[in-house]
Amino acid sequence: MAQRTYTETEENIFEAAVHEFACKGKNGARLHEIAKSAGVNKALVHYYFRNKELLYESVFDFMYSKFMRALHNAMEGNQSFRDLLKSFINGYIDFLKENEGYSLLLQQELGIGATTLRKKYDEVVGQFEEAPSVHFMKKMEEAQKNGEIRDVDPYQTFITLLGSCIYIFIAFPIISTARPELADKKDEYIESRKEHIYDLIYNGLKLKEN
Amino acid sequence: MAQRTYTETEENIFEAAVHEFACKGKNGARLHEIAKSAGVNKALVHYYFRNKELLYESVFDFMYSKFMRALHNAMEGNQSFRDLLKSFINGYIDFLKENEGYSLLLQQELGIGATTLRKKYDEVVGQFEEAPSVHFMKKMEEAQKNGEIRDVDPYQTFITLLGSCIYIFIAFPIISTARPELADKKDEYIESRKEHIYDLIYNGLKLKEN
DNA sequence: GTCTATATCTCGATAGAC
DNA sequence: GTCTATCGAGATATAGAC
Repeated sequence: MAQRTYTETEENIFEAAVHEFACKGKNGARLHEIAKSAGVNKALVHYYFRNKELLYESVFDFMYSKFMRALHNAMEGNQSFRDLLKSFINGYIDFLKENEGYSLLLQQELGIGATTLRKKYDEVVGQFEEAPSVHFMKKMEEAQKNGEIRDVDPYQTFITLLGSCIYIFIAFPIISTARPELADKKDEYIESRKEHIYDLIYNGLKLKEN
Repeated sequence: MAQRTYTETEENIFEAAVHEFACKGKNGARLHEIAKSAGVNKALVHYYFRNKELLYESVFDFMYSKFMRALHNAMEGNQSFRDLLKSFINGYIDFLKENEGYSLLLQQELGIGATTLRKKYDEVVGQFEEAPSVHFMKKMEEAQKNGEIRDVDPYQTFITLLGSCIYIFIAFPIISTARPELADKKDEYIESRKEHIYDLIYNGLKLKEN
């Protein structure tokens, strides 16, 4: 359900739920807190969303669709592999910055077994003709045929790329504990990751002869 | 507390707790389930560990110490930067493979705000003269001065390295949903990440002139 | 649609027998 | 040290008035 047609109250509850589930996870989230920050009574949450499970599924579905769309948009247009790599990194990191809740939500969903993810996967991914990973791989294979880059496994590279981008969001609590000087420069530091990741990975792929 | 001196029953409870907390997270874990899989009564869990919070802290502390020791060991000896990179990747991935619970536990701890981590951080890291990240950075700076590798920020590289290694463990539920053919080749695929990560990152750092 | 009141349940924790 | 029984907090969920 990428498109929501909610009444104002419903929308308030939904937004509050996104926040609560993202901060505390599926198990830690409290319907009481969701109702409170939506400015309504607990019973209304049930009125609109029936129960906690279904509310969580709606929230997860929405965020996951939004995320897939962001990845898709980041790779739009018929770019060179080099530009695709750059705009993918920028788009992915920008999305995570603007939707910090998403990485937390996903992280926790994965941590508890990903049952909701598996349930929603086909429905969400089915909205797109081509998965982001597939598009990335095609472009990378083209660049390999062109002789622009080395013969490195495209899917492995895609995984490395995702991990390189998302890790700072997942691990920031450790990183800021280990290096307190970064704690109040979070945004800046995250921004600086874009160039670093592009530089390291593109150089890692580039043919040495060039 | 890296060293435990537990009675057999205590040990059973602790092992069951590691498993339960790793699979379901701090909030999702049930003392009832821990007692059941340890083969004892619920009350005994309280007898030995007082309450859920303290049990969780013990489990986290133990796993985190074990993890830090593994990283430390992976970087032992006076190796060249190139060998250090290789043995760090191998050591880190091997640890995660043998302790799948760890990445889940840490992932969830981070997801819920990392309060326990922050509480235990100094105590755990204080056991070592030099943090793994510091050692890595020193070696990398040496290699930069030697002219072996390019002038890339060492800490950024360290973060990219960690993310590249751990992501497959965190995201396997998505990856195996997106590519079902990998679902039953998990171990093999994880093993193949070692070489890929080393190759991509080392090439990314290497001077083009070489 | 929104509220109050309350039922129901799950789970962590304790008391006390053996 | 281990168990049975039970308490009590806190959370989800529902009934029913307005």
